[in-house]
Amino acid sequence: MLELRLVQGSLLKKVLESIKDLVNDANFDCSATGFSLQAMDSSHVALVALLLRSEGFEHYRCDRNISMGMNLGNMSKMLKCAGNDDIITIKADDGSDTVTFMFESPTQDKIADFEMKLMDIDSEHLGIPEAEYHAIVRMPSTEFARICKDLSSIGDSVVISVTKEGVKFSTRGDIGTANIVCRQNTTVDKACSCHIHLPEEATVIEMNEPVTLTFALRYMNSFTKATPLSNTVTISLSSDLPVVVEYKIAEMGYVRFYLAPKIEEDGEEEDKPKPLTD
Amino acid sequence: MLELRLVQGSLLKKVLESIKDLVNDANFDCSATGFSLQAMDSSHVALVALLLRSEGFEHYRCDRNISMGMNLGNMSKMLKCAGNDDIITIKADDGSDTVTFMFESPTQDKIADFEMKLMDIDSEHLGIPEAEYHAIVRMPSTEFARICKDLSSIGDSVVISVTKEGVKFSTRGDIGTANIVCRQNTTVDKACSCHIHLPEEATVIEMNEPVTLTFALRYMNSFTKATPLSNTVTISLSSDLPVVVEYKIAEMGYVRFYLAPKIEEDGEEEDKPKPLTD
DNA sequence: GAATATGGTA
DNA sequence: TACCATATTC
Repeated sequence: MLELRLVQGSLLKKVLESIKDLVNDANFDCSATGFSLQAMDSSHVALVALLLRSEGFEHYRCDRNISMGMNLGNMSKMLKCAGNDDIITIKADDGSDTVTFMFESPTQDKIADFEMKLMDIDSEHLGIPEAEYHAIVRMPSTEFARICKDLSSIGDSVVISVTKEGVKFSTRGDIGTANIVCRQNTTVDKACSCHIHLPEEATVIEMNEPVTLTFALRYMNSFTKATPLSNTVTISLSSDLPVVVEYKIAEMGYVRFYLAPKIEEDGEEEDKPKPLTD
Repeated sequence: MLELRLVQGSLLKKVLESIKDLVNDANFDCSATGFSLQAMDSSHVALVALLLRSEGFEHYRCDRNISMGMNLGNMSKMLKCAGNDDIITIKADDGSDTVTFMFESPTQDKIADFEMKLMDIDSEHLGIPEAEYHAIVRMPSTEFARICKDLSSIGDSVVISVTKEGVKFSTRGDIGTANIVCRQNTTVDKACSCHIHLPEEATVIEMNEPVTLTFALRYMNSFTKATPLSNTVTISLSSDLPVVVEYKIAEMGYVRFYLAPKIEEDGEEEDKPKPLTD
């Protein structure tokens, strides 16, 4: 028996909007710890990891560990039927091949239940080691989204370079080149007093050593679908490690996207990024 | 000679937006009583009835009963040229094969007249008997629209069940099933005082006996195009009678949509709904 | 935050 | 042509 009651249902709606374009089908894993998902994107280049900790739910009952295979497109269709203020409850009976989403309007005047068929999905659950990163950039999520969108109108790849001074996003395409530098914000104090820059709106860099890596903008732009989940995004970079783009979900967990860097080809267009798994 | 002056011209614009998708050509009937229309949709499954009473016009002159055949698409094109605050006057000379729409801007700075050719349309004017309905549901029109839209992302038909407790909208499709229950709002008093539920925002059910009927969502979604006309919608149901979905037009009349229920096929997909006329 | 208006897509 | 998604306004 599984019953997870999430008061801020819009979170789940946003989570699905953020990952459904990347992943078609995935197993949601439910345990006493929380509700989580790990899945490769359809082209096996990027990886999504979601965690919603049990503490974030108003009510969390999960009698035994269970893995529920869902088509994220269909799940998203159903969640779109929930109002943004609705309380969402996820229910599944033991051994059932369906999951039920229940939506309660804030006033309780409208109660909806949507039942969806589960699927069998075989997924390799990768253990993702906690790595030490050369550099971690935290910046406003909307700003990162804007940068990825802007750059992708010029080129296909983004070169991200981090130094103590700031982070530089560069691209190159047929029509020209572009470089966007976000300076580490050193004026947080002043910012607060003039009510323009809240700390969340600053770019903050934690750096052990400078790092420069190249990524496919196509995936970066997919990741930024998670922007509504958090005001800030964290980008963790190390040479030869997949980048981690993380959106924290308030009080509950995170959505993390992993993407392998492009190998610097001095030659030309090799459009296939390196898969995360060989 | 016909001359109807409607101060709130946006009403006529909205009326046309609400019916032009359903009906291509129709006769507008003009008499001392008012300006009305009755027409089957192009597939002869649904029926639209419009009434704008003469009292609702600032000036209403209709010397003799007249029936004017119009292409609603073209009429809508012309009405789109009226500003939302414009005063609209409909004019026709006796024996003329054209109608003129005159638009006056609130400031009288801009006066437009659009002349449209009339058409000959033979239409059977059905007498619609005033029936006693098993159940009449009144609910916020936006909520009804939302429900029809949500359900149509899951299935093609909606089963509407009314009991004293509330009204249930259900559907079933390839990806699963959905049930949305709107409880009759019994707490209108409390609601008013806490400023959340205005009476208009409550679901109210008048029921003589429980009723369960099935309808094609495609038509229901067409009907909800009339949502901008009224904050509330009234759904009148009886077994084996067409449902009536009514949007009242303030001070003037209504737009009503009639749709025959689907016959419960225990077998499979019979996509053709029963026509209202045989 | 909600509703509406507009533009793009299917 | 109709629907959806976004952008803008209240």
